[in-house]
Amino acid sequence: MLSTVLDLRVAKRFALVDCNNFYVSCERLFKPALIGKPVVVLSNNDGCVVARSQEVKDLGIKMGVPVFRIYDLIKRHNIQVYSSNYTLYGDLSGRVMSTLAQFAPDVEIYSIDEAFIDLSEFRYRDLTEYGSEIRNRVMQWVGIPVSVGIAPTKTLAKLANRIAKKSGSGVFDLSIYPSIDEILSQVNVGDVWGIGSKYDKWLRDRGITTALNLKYADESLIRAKMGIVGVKLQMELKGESCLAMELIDNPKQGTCVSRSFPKSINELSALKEAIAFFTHRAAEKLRRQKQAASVITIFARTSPFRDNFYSNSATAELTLSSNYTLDLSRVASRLVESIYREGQNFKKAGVIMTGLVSESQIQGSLFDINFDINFDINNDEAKMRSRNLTSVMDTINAMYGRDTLRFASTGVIQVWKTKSEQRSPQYTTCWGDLLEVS
DNA sequence: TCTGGGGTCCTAGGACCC
DNA sequence: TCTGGGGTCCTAGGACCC
Repeated sequence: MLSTVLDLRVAKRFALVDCNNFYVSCERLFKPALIGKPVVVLSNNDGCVVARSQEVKDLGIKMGVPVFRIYDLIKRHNIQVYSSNYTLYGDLSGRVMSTLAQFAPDVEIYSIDEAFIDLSEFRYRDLTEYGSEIRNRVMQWVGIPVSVGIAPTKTLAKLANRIAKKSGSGVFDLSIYPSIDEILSQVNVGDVWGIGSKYDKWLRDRGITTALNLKYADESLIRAKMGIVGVKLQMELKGESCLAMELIDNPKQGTCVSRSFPKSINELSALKEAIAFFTHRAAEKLRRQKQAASVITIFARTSPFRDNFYSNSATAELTLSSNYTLDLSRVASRLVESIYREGQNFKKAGVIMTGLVSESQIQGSLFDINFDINFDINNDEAKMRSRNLTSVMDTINAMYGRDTLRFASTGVIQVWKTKSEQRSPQYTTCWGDLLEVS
């Protein structure tokens, strides 16, 4: 019994499976001519680089650089440029994840291109070999290259994955490596999972420059600055697992829809249209997640890269939680005037829905209408109509494509609409974009 | 000229209550 | 008016992630 308890405590094994250059790999899958060529994928709005092929990384182009700064490099090296195509990436991600699910019962989908797998029960096997099997099968079934890092904690599995990416085999098991400290001494502290730019600077200023330094740094110092998160991080580096697998698909705490505008907006009417559109999208998301919101926040700001930065937000609470576009827009549009300032060049805006509840828990739902003592026929009929209209719109939009039907308040000219000039077709999810084989 | 979007968690401090 | 400790809840802000 005691040994079982000890086993549970010490003998964890986590694998972190990470897709290599995921968005680029997705583009290459349907355009093999891109293999071996330098490729980048841009953010929404075609603003920044969010994915790079190895060839591009080798050119020294950093993650997140604004594309206008590398125009000359793009030309000189004939870099292939793509707008991001999240529909395609989301679909391929799903295929990767369901392939992983065949290797262990517990898979935590951490992001669109990463998953943790609990391999503790396989710890007496050769996990390097098991990792290779995972890698090969994902490649064979989905066509996406992945790397596998294995270690006794999630934080170390992240590091193991970085090493796996650099190694030829694409798999690295840190738990059998003779000297973990030797590896940690070669990792910059800022490359540790959980250390961002602010903590990186703070730690460096105190002589803590490597993962090894952090592992053995004074706990009270770390706790004072980083709180419990920092202490757990140190323990994870020491091989003691503090971050468990998160398997339950937790309902979202909030849902946000925001965009930067290709050209700044200064008219109230345009800002209203943009907010109406974001609210429309957010309501769609909520309905898809089977959730409803009770609090709406809207925000707008000017460019943080210009002088006289202006940013404002406003929040309102709904009397009843809702996920219907009309209910939510009414509240959102009322808020716009309170954050608008004449003469400001708004560069970004958005809506945030919080206070989310499950759709089934909405109080005073449709079914209560008949039992409501204060039954107000006009009001409730209007609500009914709004609800019926929404579900008809959802159905039609699902059949004929997004925004076939939308509310006029979301704008006709849509000056705020984002750019996406180099988007690849939706090969896997749209009949019209299916690849033809001749 | 041109700089992403969508999330999470933790903490400190204030409001409020008994 | 002065005088208290202790608890909860909420919010804003700061950090992080991909």
